[in-house]
Amino acid sequence: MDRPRAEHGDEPEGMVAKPRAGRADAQRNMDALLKAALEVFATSGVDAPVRDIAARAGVGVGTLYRHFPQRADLIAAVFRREIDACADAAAELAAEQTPGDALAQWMQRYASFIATKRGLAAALHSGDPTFDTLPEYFQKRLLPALQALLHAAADAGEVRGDVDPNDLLSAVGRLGMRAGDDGTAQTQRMVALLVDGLRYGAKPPA
Amino acid sequence: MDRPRAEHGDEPEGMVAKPRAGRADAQRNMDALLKAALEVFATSGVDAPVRDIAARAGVGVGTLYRHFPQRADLIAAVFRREIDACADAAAELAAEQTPGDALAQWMQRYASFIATKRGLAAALHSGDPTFDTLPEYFQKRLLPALQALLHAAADAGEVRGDVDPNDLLSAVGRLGMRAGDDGTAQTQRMVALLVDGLRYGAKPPA
DNA sequence: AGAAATACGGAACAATGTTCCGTTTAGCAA
DNA sequence: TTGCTAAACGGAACATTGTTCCGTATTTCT
Repeated sequence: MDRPRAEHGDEPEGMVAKPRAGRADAQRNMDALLKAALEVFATSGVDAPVRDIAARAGVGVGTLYRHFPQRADLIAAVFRREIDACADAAAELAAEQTPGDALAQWMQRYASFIATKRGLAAALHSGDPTFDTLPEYFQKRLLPALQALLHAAADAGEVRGDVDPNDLLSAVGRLGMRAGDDGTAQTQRMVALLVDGLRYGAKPPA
Repeated sequence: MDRPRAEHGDEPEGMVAKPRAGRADAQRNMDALLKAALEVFATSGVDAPVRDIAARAGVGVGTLYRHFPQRADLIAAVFRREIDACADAAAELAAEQTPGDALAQWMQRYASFIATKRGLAAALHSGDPTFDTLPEYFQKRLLPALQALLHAAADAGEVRGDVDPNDLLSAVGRLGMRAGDDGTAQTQRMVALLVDGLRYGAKPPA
């Protein structure tokens, strides 16, 4: 992986100070590309031609490839941004709801988040090595969030405690991948079924 | 469009209904293509170049396109064959197991069947209209099978009766789509969790 | 066997990801 | 401000892969 991105945050002061921070227009174009990509992906899915994204951002394809050496890098960057947003939502829910409700609601939210990402499934299963780090990122950001919710709910006795958070995260993510037309409603029902699976045996009948 | 249509489903036998072909070599090549495609897909996934499949079958790309006007048609044809096999397995299980076990085992079997289909998820989510008929076919062949199993299990009181077979079929299919390395084991656990969801509330503990 | 229809093979075409390189521009210094 | 240099830019050119076209070969029928 020859990622020429600034790996070092250290700036030796005394010597020749070179503008390693990057140029202003470069930063501007990078933001424009991410924004354009998000819009185009939402409209046409992640299979949208690179040229379309570059055009929408008002730059040439060369510029796009300067910032994202591979088409897949751009896709991954866009998704990472959104994953962060979803992870942050967990803490909010936990503060507002009972443990069980927070868990159930976050699972629904995560599933619906996935559902809006047309082509995410295809990307993940494409076999492209660039996407190999995406599930990892999903896990890194979302697993702690889910783990906290799950643990809290288990402690409250609302769900059982023998479920691996990894499994649950994967399961919800897959259920969220939309298929047909009534995708949303069906996804909700399927996730609800999974939640019932969590509740099964939580409180052993006396 | 000289595709010898054999629309009749009046073939109660398990073997693939062989379309009455005009010419012998055409039939031979068609079989060779399906066989080659199955092998190549298993090796390289459904993204394998068309030329590779044609080469392995020992024919030119023109021949391939004569039989399958679109690349997607070939993929769909290959999958249809396998779906049939999976559907047939339901009846077998029902004859050998208790209703609840038959249901649980078939769900596991279906999930693992999906897991072996590298790129199936990508194909289904590609947005290609040709694949739009695939979920339909999944449903047409597999839904009756699952419905019978589910109904029997519900009647036996082993699972609850308020679950839509469509939802369940979708859910298992998605859980089966492998992601990581330990895919198989994880999938089994996730499906098991779903089964517990089915059991939840089936027999209210006295 | 001869004719006609069918099927075949692969070159040519089109769409799209990626690279290359001459041109432009931001940031710095005198 | 003006000039310089490295960074960034744009888009044409290239590579890969799906698809079409058509001249040629093969099968089937009479």
